[in-house]
Amino acid sequence: MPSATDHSADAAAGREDSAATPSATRRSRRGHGRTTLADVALQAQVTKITVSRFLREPGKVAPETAQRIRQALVRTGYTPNKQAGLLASGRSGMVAALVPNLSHSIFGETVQTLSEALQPAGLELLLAATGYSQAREEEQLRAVLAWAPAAIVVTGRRHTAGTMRLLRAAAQAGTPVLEMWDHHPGARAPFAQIGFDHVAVGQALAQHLLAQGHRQLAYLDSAVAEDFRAHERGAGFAQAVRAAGMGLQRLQADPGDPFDAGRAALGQINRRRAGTRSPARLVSAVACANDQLACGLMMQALDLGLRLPDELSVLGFGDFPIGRQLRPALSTVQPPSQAIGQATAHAVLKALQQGSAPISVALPWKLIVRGSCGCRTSA
Amino acid sequence: MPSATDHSADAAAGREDSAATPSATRRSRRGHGRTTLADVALQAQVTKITVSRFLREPGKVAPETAQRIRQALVRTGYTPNKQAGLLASGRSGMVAALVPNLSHSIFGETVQTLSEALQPAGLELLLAATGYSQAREEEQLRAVLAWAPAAIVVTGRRHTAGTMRLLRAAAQAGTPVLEMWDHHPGARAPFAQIGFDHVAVGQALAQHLLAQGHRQLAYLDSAVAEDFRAHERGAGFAQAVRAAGMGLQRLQADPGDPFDAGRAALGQINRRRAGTRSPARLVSAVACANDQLACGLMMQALDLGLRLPDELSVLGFGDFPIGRQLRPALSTVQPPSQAIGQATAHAVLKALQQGSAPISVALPWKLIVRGSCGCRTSA
DNA sequence: GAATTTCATGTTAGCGGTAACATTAATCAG
DNA sequence: CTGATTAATGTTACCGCTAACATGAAATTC
Repeated sequence: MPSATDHSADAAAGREDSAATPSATRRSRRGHGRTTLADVALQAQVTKITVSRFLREPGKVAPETAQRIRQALVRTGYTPNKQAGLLASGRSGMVAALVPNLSHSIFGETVQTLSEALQPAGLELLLAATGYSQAREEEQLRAVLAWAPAAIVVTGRRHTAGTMRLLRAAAQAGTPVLEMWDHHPGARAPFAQIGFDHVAVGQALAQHLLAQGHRQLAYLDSAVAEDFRAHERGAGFAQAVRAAGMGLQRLQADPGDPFDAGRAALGQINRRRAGTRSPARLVSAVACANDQLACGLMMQALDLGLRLPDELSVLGFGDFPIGRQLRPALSTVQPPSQAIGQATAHAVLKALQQGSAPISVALPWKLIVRGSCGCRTSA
Repeated sequence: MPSATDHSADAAAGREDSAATPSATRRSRRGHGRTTLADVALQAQVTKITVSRFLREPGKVAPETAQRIRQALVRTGYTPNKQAGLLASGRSGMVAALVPNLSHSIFGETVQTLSEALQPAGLELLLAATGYSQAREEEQLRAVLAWAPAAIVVTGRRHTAGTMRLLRAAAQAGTPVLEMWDHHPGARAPFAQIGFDHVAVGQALAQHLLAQGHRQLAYLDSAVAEDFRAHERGAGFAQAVRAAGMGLQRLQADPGDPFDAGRAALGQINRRRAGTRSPARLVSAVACANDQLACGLMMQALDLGLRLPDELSVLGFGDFPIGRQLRPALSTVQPPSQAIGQATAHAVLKALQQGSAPISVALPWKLIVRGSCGCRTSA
């Protein structure tokens, strides 16, 4: 046991000028044995602040001193304590991010990119999953605020009143608040928005299908009640279909495995005639809230012997890897998952440097046309 | 602007007995405007410690005082500062977890479960992705140690020497260190292990196939060089096959999209004869390092018109949702992803309560036999 | 060569909380 | 009614680190 745990409170071993030490009568009740700056300082025969300086601005200490400190650091195996450092400096070192979930979802990529882009700036990502629940989001936000995050990133722009209150208070106190994955062009937003317009995506999907001659369309919505972005895409889709005077069937996925839900949904399509007033035509194209639903639906269709896309066109959302593997391959929307993470990190850093006004960034998504949708051929 | 930002440094408004305040001459250079315990205390006409006590042990303050404090908390909109609290109490409030990655992987579920199981205990999860790189793992560990985590969770048991040194130092300093997703039965491990034996999984896969009469087998390994667990499964598989005197072909997936890699791998199988000395038989069964490879391989096989499982049996690993959707459905191994998260959380809490010796938990995995593998029928 | 600036390091006072002990009033045993 | 508990709150001294200011020596200026 060399000097690693040599945590001698004050005793200025090796130095004589210890006027400041109140000597003896000290209750050494706290401290957990980890080496601290004081230990390093003792070894290097300087004071704490010099070591602290060396760590933050190495150029500001004399070369010989630096050398001694460097040795002392190695010998003691010092690990800084961010908790203490950040408390003292008033900074925070953390960015809080609230996302619906991580496993098997598009958010994983965004989070990973965000985390990686934040790290060079010395910012850690404090992650919390809301499970697509606004109530849980508020809870998690409360918990996360206790870390005094340097910035707060939430997913989407629909929150409970309590969440909004907290966010607004944070923003007023100077903490940047960013909403990602969504971008509402109209209303001037209270916070920065980094994402894209999901209504527009829905419209684009509908328009693509309408242009191909489809006249009876369906939207298969997510089973998750609070997946607002999926609902918005559905709303955009419906609007465009109605504007074109075509028939629309709106479907709701079953809860549970979305692949299974997609399979199950096929049974709903075509069975019911869509649009009461329109002639009794069958749905020839479905847009789905996500690729998993779309894949499930396609696989069921293929299993039943339907010819795709002739008898049914399918569109997804998310550009999950599996979509490319189906035959025909799934046409889908590629959201800027990574770009969102990147842009959010950028916006966070910018906002922290110069308290700029909420920046809004609309990022481009892409409609990827593969084999699963095509011109209507069947009546 | 009511009292939320009413951050009057000391001025004992409403009280006269302020003997402790050094009055005036105070440089209010620091502080970031957030309300602190002192603000609440002032409002409630008590001292900081009483408020602090109320927050931690509400039973220990008098009912009327509690009432006043409660009001003051609401009025000021107080949010505690964990940084400060934890520093003062010497606890940490964080558990660090290092995982290979999050997006589209089995670790997402483990992480989510772990996080949820830790929260009731007031522990936040500090997450870092290593990207399946040992070097990066060491970096991330260093960064994460600066938060003085209450416990450290790493994935797997293969680490760089530097990582091991850091982990051992942490363990010696009393910080529980846990390795998850792996469990090596033989050697007594330096740290707690919570997972399962991947070699055994490989053996079981081989044995299952051998029992079905397959005599030429292949293992399609992951393209990720540092996915040690996949390699171990391969080693177990190989061992069992050789022990049975049957032929083995070992394949390496191409880097990039694992579905594509799986498709590409099919071309390698059957083309080469496996095992130089064995009679020139063709491979009739493949075990894959993960479900994605397996699905890719299966889809390619189906596209080429092979009859599965008659002409080729396929096994995966991971039990990804997509596997159930293929026809035939993919036989695979269901790893205890969530159980690992749960058990790890449990072990962390237990170790924190009573500094118990490293607990090792071997969790059960399950071979899920679906349609993609069957008795050998072709020569 | 005295005054000024720069450089390197030190001193003091916190950041916002909490542990440990101290104090005071109220309750209790005998 | 007195001494011993108990209950409720307060005081002091930190946790480990850094901001701001202070100091003293060397380098620079005029």
